[in-house]
Amino acid sequence: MDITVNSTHLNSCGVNAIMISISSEEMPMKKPTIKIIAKDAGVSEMTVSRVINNPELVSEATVKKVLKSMEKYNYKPKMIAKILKGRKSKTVGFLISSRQEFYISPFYGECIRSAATALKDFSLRTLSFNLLDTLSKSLFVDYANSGLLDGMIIFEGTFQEDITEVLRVNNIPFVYVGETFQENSDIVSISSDSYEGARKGMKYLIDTGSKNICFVTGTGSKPSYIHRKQAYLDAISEANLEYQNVIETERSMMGGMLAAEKLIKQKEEINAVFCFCDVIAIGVIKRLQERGVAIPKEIRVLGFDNIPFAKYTTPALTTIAQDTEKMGMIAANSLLKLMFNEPLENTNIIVPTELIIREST
Amino acid sequence: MDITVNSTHLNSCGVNAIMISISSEEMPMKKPTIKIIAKDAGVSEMTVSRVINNPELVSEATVKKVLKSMEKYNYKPKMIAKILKGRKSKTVGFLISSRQEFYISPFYGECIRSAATALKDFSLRTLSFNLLDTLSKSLFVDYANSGLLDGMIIFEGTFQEDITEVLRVNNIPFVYVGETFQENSDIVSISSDSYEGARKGMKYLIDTGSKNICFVTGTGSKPSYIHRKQAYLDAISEANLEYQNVIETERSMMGGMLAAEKLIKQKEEINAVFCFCDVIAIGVIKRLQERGVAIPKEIRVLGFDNIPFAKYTTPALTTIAQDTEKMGMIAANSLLKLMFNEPLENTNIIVPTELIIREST
DNA sequence: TTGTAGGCGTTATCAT
DNA sequence: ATGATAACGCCTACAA
Repeated sequence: MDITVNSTHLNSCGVNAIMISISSEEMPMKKPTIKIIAKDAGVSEMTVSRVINNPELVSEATVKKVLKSMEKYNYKPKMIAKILKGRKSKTVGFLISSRQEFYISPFYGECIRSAATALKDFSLRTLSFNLLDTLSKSLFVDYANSGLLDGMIIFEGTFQEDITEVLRVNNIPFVYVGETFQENSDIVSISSDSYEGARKGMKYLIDTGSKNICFVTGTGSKPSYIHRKQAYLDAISEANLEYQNVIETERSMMGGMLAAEKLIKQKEEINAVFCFCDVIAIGVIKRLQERGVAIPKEIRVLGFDNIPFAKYTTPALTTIAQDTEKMGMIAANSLLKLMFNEPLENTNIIVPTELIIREST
Repeated sequence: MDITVNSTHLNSCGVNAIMISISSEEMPMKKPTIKIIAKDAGVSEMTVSRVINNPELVSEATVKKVLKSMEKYNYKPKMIAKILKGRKSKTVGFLISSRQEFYISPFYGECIRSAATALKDFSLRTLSFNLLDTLSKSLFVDYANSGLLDGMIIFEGTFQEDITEVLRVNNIPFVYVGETFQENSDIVSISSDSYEGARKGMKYLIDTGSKNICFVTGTGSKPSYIHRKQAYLDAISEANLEYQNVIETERSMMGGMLAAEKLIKQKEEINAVFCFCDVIAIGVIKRLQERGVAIPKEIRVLGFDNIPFAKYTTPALTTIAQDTEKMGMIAANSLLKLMFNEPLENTNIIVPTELIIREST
């Protein structure tokens, strides 16, 4: 236990007024600041700051001394003080919206992971905000306004004007993943080639003998919905098929179950079901099977996405794979260019898809 | 467009040197600070601050005036400046670790959601850090050291001494979800009753006729592994069964596939497989089916967790459900007590499980 | 190579 | 009811 005696001034009686402050290990040690370290190492705060940020400007002996003090106090600089002073946070945020059945759609999981990996090479850290939680949005806004975010990757389903406004006001570059913005070329977007992918899937179904094909899609009017539906319609028209049937449902496994109820009523005439996404397809298959429909013997089912679970359904799901890993990487690299003011050749990047034939067709 | 003319000084020729600064709407407006608002509203910065934080201390007229200026400039206070000054962030962090096949284990998704919902009632916002990303850990540490985190919920699989140390140093209360810490009662933990759950599952298998039961578990020595395995062994021993077989594998669908390879070699003698978790069970079922084993006719499969997918496998998975929603709620409420210095009756909370019988057994 | 002064944007404290 | 001042912890700019 140390006792520090601070002699102050003589009082009127000529007696020393003494202040005693006691510091011991039992006392909860206050978090060390740069000031403490500076004092302990016998240098100025600036020198400590230099040791942290530009050690090459400081003599070796001093560096060693300061490092020792930092170690001793287990000193960690406060990031927010740096940021308040105008430094970068070296952080990229992800905006996602979790669906009911998953905290994060299994589809975007891979995309997020590959983007984070690419960003890591530039020492950029990543953070996810879930926009389905209203308060999380307020957190995102606070962070953006505070300089805690150097860049943003916005995932499909989370585009909102007020959000891009916040980003613009704060000069935070962002890219959008999952849908295309052909009309709006200021926005950099990375998306799959929905139309071509869906055409590929439909061609396969038709070429292998299916004539009466249903399309089960989500509700809404995003480009991916429009493009896949158009591909479905075009394929039918070009093949001169007569049957055509679009069913809208919630984009979830449960939504697929519900859609399947409608399909069952006309199961005799249907050969195949093309689903907007694997998650819907999984629900469709399940309910169809529950109602005694053999997949693919009686009805073939085709998905879209190739989520990790797709190969574990029974029968394993035939699907049109989005190259989520590639999309994540491209998203990260595009964002990096934006952040470092490098030119971007293309603001509207379309990634090809691949038909993966498994057992459900 | 405004033009401001600053007359400065007369030069040697007696001619006015003039500086013209142009400000227009096209110029990117600097982000407003409290100082700007104060000036615009004709009050002190403190008054603006009061309007934001304690409007009841300010006269109605002034409030109105200040609000108008804030609106006019679209002013948003910088959170980090408040925090530097010692204010709370009103944020709770989640520590998770994503598995290969899902960005977030589907099991914890529900838990996270219900915790976030409970926290919302106290205006606490939530944020997730993925510890499988090494840089995300550094971000977490920075945030913790900066006062950006008022509390933490640590999910199973992410317990690390250095992390709890960071939290302790910064006086950030935390609770742990997913594993129990019976030996260490300083740590508040919420977990399922693994032993009882596994016993329930084993009893069901045995009561319904299975004699030769395998246990497929993950690698590691966490309490849940130990408890479920012990339950398996105890059940077998108490029922005087002879067959006993524990297979360790990676805790993933792929791990389940691999384990199934070993099971196939002895498929004639096995009646049932009890899996540590649904994710493994899904892989086991898939590979067994691929090898022509009928589930549950030849081999019955029992999972643990009841993840959202469990009811969508074919056959639908019989499993021991963890009440993730309840766990999330309890975790949130326990953390709230810690944060508000309220007494906590129990530091080691065990949540009961429920056997859900579907088709795989 | 090192140190001093001042400020980032906010609020606590004290004064009016 | 409102304002002046200092401080939170760090870094930029300049000076020595």
